[in-house]
Amino acid sequence: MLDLGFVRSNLELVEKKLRDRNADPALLLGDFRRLDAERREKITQLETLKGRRNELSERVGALKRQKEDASALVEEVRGLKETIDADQQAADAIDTQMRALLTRIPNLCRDEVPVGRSEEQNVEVKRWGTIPNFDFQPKPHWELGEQLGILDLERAAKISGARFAVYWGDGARLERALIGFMLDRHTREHGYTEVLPPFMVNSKSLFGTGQLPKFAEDLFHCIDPEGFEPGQYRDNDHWLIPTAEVPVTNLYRDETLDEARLPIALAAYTPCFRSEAGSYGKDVRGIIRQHQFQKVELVKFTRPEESDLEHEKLTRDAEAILEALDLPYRRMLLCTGDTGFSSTKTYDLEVWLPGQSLYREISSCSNFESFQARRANIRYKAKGGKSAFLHTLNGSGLAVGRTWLAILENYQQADGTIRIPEALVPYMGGQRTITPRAGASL
RNA sequence: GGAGAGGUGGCCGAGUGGUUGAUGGCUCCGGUCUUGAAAACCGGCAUGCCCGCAAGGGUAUCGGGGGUUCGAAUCCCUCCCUCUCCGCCA
Repeated sequence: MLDLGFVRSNLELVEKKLRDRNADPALLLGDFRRLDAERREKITQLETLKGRRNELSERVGALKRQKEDASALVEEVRGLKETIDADQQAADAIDTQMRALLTRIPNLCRDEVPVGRSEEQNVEVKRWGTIPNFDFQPKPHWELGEQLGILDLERAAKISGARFAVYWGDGARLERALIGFMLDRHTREHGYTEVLPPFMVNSKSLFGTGQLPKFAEDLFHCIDPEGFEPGQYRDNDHWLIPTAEVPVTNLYRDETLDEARLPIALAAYTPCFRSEAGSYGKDVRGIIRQHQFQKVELVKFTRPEESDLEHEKLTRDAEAILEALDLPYRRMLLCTGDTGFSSTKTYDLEVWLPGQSLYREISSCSNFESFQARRANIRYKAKGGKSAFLHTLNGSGLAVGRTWLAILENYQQADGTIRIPEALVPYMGGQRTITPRAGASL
């Protein structure tokens, strides 16, 4: 959420930045100036009346204490009541309008973010690793996984539906090995503290990180007694998390952190649940796009002046995992049109998938600056200083399911077996190869 | 799920209708004192919004929402959360 005062005094800039994002300022901002003026006028009017009421009530109290007659004053205040009630309603209504307007405005991209309409305009910042050369036709992971008997999409469809996966044997172990490997790297070498949050959150949390109200249809939400009403955020309803970003960032919702504690760096493994509404027909083969996938997420809370540096470091921490696994990747700086709603600047890491001959997103690292902190009311305060909103950042470190399939495709051998990346061998109990599962006629 | 107790400012903790945004203590900040520190003493210390160039003023907030009243932290309704006991259960 942008600050109302900021929008008021930087309206032209906000409009320009929205156009950069392919958003329509007229649609998002409406007649902002008029709404803002009207809101302030209504509030001033209401508060003047309330001041009058408070003043008179105080005098009533004074008279009554002296056992004098106050009925004339009581009558006068009673007369104010109707006007105040009406003004209150009007002020509430217009304030709600303003809040709704502000909560639907996306964050503004930083100036160094390239202006562009779609992912076509994303800029490749760097490329790492050597694309493997195969003396045979490399296969996509869905063929490899099925032949090895470690990936079972058919039974997943039976027990849960499309876009789910069952992992068997070494497939399941590889997923678990990746989770352990990533968490160990981040906690032991990159300075993150591990957290294991709930996999369900309430709507207040989803508002805090920006998924609600705009992206409700992308989420799974549980059947609670009361449904979801945009604009009303409760602390007792339940939604499956689409990413650990939500529970972890909201850990500090409505808190003021001591500046000395910053930056705070947290790493969390969770499954992630996404409805994938609107992606029908997209990525239907394999496990690229699933309703449930596992992810290790990195989240940081920083002072405003250091968020930029921490963003670079966090992105490097994610890259370090790809490098440790020797998976070729490239780093993309997303253009304005492809940058997420809450982000000011996002790097995507894309891993090379030889089975499909393309780079595919495996991590997304964003700096939200104070956008989420303002929505979630997360502040920091220096000793003796004033409290202010801190900056939040996060990135995948990495998407486990996509790392799993990247390993299958990059480490496949002519006979269809999979070599285990060196760094992962200890996590696989010393095992160096994935061979067809014994008795795996599925 | 049943019964009971409770939710007050960074923390502890007073406060059952009238200058209570809220006594007091602690923490923290500034100052006096001191060679320095501690102690002691003095002062300061919530947030949002509105008016204002500013100084400052107003308004709202005592878990959330609603109600009663001229006036609510205090009374009523409702929801949420925490704790204790019982039941059920991984």
